[in-house]
Amino acid sequence: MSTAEATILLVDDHSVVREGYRSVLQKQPGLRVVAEAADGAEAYRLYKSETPDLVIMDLSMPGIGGIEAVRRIRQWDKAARILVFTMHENAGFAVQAIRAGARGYVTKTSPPETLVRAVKDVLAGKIAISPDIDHELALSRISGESSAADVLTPREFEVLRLLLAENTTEEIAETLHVSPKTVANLHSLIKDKLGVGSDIELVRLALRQGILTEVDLGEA
Amino acid sequence: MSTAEATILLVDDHSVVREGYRSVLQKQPGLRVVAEAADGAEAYRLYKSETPDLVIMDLSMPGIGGIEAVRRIRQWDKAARILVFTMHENAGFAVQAIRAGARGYVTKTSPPETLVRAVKDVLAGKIAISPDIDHELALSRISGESSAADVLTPREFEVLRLLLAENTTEEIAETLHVSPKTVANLHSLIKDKLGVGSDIELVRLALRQGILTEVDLGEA
DNA sequence: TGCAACGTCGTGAAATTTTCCCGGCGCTGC
DNA sequence: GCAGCGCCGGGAAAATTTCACGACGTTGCA
Repeated sequence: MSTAEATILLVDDHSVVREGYRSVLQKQPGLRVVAEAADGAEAYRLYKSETPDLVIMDLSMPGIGGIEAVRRIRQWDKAARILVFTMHENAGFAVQAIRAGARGYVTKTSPPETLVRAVKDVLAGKIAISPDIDHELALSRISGESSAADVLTPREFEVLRLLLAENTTEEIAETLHVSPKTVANLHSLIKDKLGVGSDIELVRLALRQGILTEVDLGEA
Repeated sequence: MSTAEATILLVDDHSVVREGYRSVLQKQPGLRVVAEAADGAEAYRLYKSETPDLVIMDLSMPGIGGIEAVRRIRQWDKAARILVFTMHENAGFAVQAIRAGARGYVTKTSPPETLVRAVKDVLAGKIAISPDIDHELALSRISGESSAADVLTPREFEVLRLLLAENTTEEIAETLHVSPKTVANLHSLIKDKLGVGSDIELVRLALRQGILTEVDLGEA
């Protein structure tokens, strides 16, 4: 931030979407996209080599997801500024992302101005949340319903996400670089915290809460 | 197609994503984006007023989805050329889209060149499918996902339904007047027959095949 | 008619997973 | 400093899943 231009790292697994970010951001003076990543691991690597002023990060990506990538980057650089930009209009995801260390959460349905506004806010040190998510959060606060995102720690939420994505315990263990035993323990703990007795109930609860969307069922 | 430039209608509910399409397509001579829509209904209206040479359409959108929009447009103009461009890397969606009248199906993970290639192919009258979906289709053709209703015996199917309804093994055993052991055996056999390794996969497969509908999720 | 194939039900035992309890580590807040 | 919590995993008991096997009735067909 000491230079005239703020450097930005884009993270999204859809190249045409990255093209969209680029196009919008390039119209803004003082912003420069210096790197792009297509998954969380690459994002982490590039962050370390480029140390950009800002990361714009999608959440649903192959391998380690966006939440985990946020966590890792923030672990490496506690001052990292990360703006999550995603299709999920779900308060739970927003809560998780912010808890993991993101400084902003904007949905892809937002107009370009909202993204630009959020980018500037985060660069200025503020926390940026798009209006629709603000509203979602307000609603969930009113209804007082405790969601998965509420009771689960970021790590637990990440494991839940991977479980729902049809990964085996071993695959998740490898993805997260922990022992399968830890994943099994977390799996059990998650079910306990959410008050479900079986994986079937777990999936249904996730569907109800929008953690797993039914259109997401494809990727086998 | 009689003019020098081919006119294009973009349909996607994420404005920044539309910006991405635009950016990629503008680099191609002979293509011109003449309109944008953010949902299926708007796409239908705009198609009728603009009658573009090509529609590039997302699938997951608010209101009437992409498939339905394809159907309506094709109903109004049987010669309409529609290229589906979506995040869903799922053979089922592709089949649905093509059956509805789309002339192409490209995933958003594809590089820009693939999109451009597909646009030109569809404009030239060909059917364009991105390689990853080709592969998915081939796989489903080779070791096609067994349809539950097909390979399961009536008893097995009944147990599956009860399992999906969040019953415990003991409850099902009592309902069916058999030993819990039998239910457990059937549960295992069902997973084996359907080729899934976990209950999570089982639920997802059931959702894909419509055995469990999400309206069923309401009860708490 | 006989008998092969299959669906249904169940047992027992092995293999695996789930669950619970434990300790250690590092960070945060008071 | 110390309590609390998130995170990581070992150990062992408990539960489940899976496999092998057999019994019984029905169906279909040669």
